[in-house]
Amino acid sequence: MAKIQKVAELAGVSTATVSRTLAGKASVTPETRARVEAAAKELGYVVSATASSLASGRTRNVGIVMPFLTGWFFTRVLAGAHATLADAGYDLTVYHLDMSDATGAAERRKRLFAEVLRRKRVDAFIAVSLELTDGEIDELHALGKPVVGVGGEMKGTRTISLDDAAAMRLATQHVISLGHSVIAHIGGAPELDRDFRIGAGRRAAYEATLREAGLVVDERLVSSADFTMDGGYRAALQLLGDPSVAPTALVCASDEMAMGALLAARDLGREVPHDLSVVGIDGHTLGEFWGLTTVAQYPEDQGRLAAEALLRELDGDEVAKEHFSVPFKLVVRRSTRAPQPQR
Amino acid sequence: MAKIQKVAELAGVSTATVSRTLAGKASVTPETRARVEAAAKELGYVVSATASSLASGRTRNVGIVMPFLTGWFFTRVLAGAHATLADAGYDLTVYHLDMSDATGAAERRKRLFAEVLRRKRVDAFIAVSLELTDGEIDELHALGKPVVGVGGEMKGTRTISLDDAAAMRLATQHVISLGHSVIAHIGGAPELDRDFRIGAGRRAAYEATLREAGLVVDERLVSSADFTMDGGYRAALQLLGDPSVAPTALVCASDEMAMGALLAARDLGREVPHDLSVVGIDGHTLGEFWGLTTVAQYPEDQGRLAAEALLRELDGDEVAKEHFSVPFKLVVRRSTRAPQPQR
DNA sequence: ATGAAAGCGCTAACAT
DNA sequence: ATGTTAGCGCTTTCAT
Repeated sequence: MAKIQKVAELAGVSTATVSRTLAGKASVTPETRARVEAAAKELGYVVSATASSLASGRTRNVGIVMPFLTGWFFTRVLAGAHATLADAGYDLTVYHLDMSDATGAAERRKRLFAEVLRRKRVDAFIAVSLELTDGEIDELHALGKPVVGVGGEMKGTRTISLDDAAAMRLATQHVISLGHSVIAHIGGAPELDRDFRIGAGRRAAYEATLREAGLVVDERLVSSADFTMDGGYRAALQLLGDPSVAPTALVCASDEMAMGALLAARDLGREVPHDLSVVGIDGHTLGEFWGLTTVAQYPEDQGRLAAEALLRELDGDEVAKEHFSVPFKLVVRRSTRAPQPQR
Repeated sequence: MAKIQKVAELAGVSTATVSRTLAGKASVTPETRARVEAAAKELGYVVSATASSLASGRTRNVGIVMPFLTGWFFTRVLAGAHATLADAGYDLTVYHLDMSDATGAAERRKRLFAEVLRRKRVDAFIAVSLELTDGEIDELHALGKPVVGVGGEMKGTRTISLDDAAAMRLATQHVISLGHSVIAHIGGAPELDRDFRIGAGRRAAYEATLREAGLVVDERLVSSADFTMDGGYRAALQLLGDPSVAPTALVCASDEMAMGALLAARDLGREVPHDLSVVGIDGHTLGEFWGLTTVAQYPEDQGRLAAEALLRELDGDEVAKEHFSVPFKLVVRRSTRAPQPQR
């Protein structure tokens, strides 16, 4: 492994000049630059990240802290952030904030803040859908490094996320505008609300939108699940099986639950969209396959935006510590249409 | 940010002793250890990863190189590796080996090997389902760091993966033992074989198993797709729609394709398992929901095993540079049963 | 524009 | 068992 000294000798300059050249600093003559680059190339020299970090105080590495390492939303945020960072020459180190109640989860969580995140391995953090205590938020900020959140707001932190209420409002208005008036809802169960109180926010928006349209909110039309397909299936079975109500439309707080609902409808002999319109939120990859109408959000873009904000802040730009609402879009497919005369 | 010197002063020892103590070295008296730990705690001292790395030559960080950052298999391998590494006090840095043909993919790929992986940010690598050229494998080994592969073999490298042939054999034998004799197959399309030639291997095993059982291999019973649900759906539509063949069982090279096939069967009015038995490979999380019989593999465990092997090698243990086949298991659910007299 | 040299904060011989 | 000290490989003033 060639070191900077070798390159300097071969190029006939000092190590300082090599350092400047490879760091892309301006104050190097084109001729010197060429010689240095040639020498570096010939020796196959690549700067040592550790030595550079120690000397400069910058690691060129970003940490991403996530409550789940799998899952549609999380993996896409990761991919988006990675793409942007990689293009900027940054690496991405993953930290799992264990929010389960598995053995040792609480201790692992404490250690993450007390030790792991403090070892100066990264220049900045991306926090994805983290439900942190005030103490933890303070610990995060006490690291003295830029932090940007994705998915859900965090006080004192720049955050980037979907406006849940607006998205749900759009989904609900869509079926209302189609002429539906008996509209059911599958939301996130509060106790299973891993995803940042998203369930509660979306449900409230559903109810508010109905009221604004002069429709009544009926408890029997509302159910909740855990954001999974399986959960959506069960909840829909309950909702659609109840003979005392007859919804013609179903608004789900996530696409995965909506897909489960699609299956439940089939199993109950209800044809979508003839007998029932279904709309979800997310823009899940599989939605196309299911012909699911949805309010799409773009988690990959959210990851990108977070990384860009971080990069700007690391470049010394002031970044507003406020919330930024990401774009979302109604994608109409085959699962929704105007209510049909029943057969 | 307290440094080691402060801790040494507070504890009344040298920095060397502080270093030894916090590194968990044996040669420290319990009393000294206690004093040092108390001092470190009081000052909120955590070693600087960069300084420690530069001085010791060890980063306590592992790199994981993956062709996809999303996807059922990949994210689980990541999660498993992360869990094991985190418990050992290691961090995990993610590198995306872009194998797509998007703009700049080829160049990004070249740079990954030429620069990114060479900056000494990690002590070792986990390579997940990587189809590398011989040159790239050499570049990887030239880094002089332990490498272990997951999913697919890599010459000269310790690898951990499913025995695709054995898994497919088991799936096929399962339906044969149930009494099926007209057995269709949806494999991975060779040109879409992102997953390490898995498609070809599994298909060959399907055919061999049929022959061993004295059954004929019929081209018309074989189709292929891209390992997705959508692809499985389309392929199954073709297979089941062809009036010249009448398979009573369908063996798929992945669970996602099998789920697509389940939907296709429904749409064609074929009841599973009465009219058609379906079995997949993977043990996908959604399989339970679909009642899908499958040969389950455990990618999270594979990630764990890879990390453990790496950790052992970093501890100086010799690790055999050979292939290790991971366990798999037939999980029988509602999608398979003996062929029924047709209605 | 370039060079000399002083660290960055820690670890690991080596010495005791 | 503990202390002394020389680096680890760079970056960055400060000179020139």
